Amino acid sequence: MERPREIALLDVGSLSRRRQVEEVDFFSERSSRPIPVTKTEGDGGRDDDEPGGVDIGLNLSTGSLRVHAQGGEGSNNHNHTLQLIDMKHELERLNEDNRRLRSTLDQATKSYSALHSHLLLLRQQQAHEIPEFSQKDKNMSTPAPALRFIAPGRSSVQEADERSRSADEGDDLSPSLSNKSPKLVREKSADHLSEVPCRKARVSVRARSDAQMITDGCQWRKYGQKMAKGNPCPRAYYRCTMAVGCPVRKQVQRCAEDKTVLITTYEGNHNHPLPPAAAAMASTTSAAAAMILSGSTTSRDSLVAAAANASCGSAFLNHFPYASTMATLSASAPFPTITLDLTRTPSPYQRGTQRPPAGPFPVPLSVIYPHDSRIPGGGVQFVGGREQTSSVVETVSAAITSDPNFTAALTAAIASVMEAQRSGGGGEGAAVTSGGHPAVVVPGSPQLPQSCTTFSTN
DNA sequence: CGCTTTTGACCAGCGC
DNA sequence: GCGCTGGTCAAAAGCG
Repeated sequence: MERPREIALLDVGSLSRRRQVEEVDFFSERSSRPIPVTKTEGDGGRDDDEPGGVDIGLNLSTGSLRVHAQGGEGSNNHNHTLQLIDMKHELERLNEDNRRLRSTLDQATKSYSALHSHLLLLRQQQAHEIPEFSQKDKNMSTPAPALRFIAPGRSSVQEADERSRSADEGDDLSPSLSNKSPKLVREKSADHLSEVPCRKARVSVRARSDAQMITDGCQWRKYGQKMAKGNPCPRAYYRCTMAVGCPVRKQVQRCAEDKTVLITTYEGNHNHPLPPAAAAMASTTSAAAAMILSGSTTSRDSLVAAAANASCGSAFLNHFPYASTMATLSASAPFPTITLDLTRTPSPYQRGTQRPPAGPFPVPLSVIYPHDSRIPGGGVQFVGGREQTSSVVETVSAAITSDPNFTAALTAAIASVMEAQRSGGGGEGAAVTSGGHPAVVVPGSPQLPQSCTTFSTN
């Protein structure tokens, strides 16, 4: 059976269990048979003959153990004693390794808890602040739905609440305007734009994909296609068709430098309920746009300063150790654009001695301010803060649940982090499934069941 | 037949 | 004012 494109997701809890199993194997068997590194408790059902079917890359230093465990009948007591001592040392080393992993897990869990509670707090605050918003601000401030992927236990009351809220927010756009002619709609939106310069933000997602466009859970209708300057690939324009008068649009274009990279740019907020995957992506664009716009109400400099401050003051940037200087600056775009780059397989920590800090996702995140040479790095700033972290988590959640191509990109990134963490402790070996995809170890956070989950990529 | 996609035309913004 | 470019419209064509 060919299963070439599967990515195994394991949690650290089962990882620890696996290590315990290995230790038991070692003491109980005492045979010359190599210790089954890739055999996993709960691995039943997988008929993998190929090595590393679910290998998460936790290669233990078992070679020496095998040698010592091969004591034949002719071994004397002295050798046995030496072997036992060596084994004891090895066991201590493994236990230390285990403790380190547990500590990492604890750190990740704490980080998750803090983020989740902060998100809930923010949602509460937003719920109170919504009536105070002006009409135009309201248009850009969709409250972020709960992390559906992360918090599967959320109540239906919450969900209904969110739906009614998101429907209410579209009131100023859809029912009133949808009865008018398209021309009027256009004029109205144009007026709106001219009235509030720089009040429109975009969220761009870069991901490797062979598909024509990424599946983000929404229904889109193509309404135009243009050749953009400096790019041989045409740019396609889509609008959301899940509800009449939904203002959300997106542009899809392949990267000129790397045609495997698909650049999807979202604009606007949905005025209708969304399926979970789409809601996650939509809330990301809303949150990102709101973040940018809230900063731009004063000045770009202050936003940049705030962003830089947030980056330094929190562990956020530590969570994004591969934040790159990537920026395809759109010189003609009058809007600030926040870019999520899911295409980059991080390199600085991957093979080096430097270990990346523990964190949820290594997604480079940047905000692009066109026409602003005052900003170092060509107008690119990395944005930090827990709010943004939750947005990224939502984006990644959406990607995982909706588009397998996203999964591949994300998988590579997460796998490298885990590999780097392991290599920091002396471990070595890539975690690659039979299909050549890296296996991803997701910290045993509350969002995932303590079991092995497999996502398929196409 | 209704919906979607294609594609040329149109419009607005911007720089020269 | 003119040309360039990005964005959108809308008629025609395609499709199930």
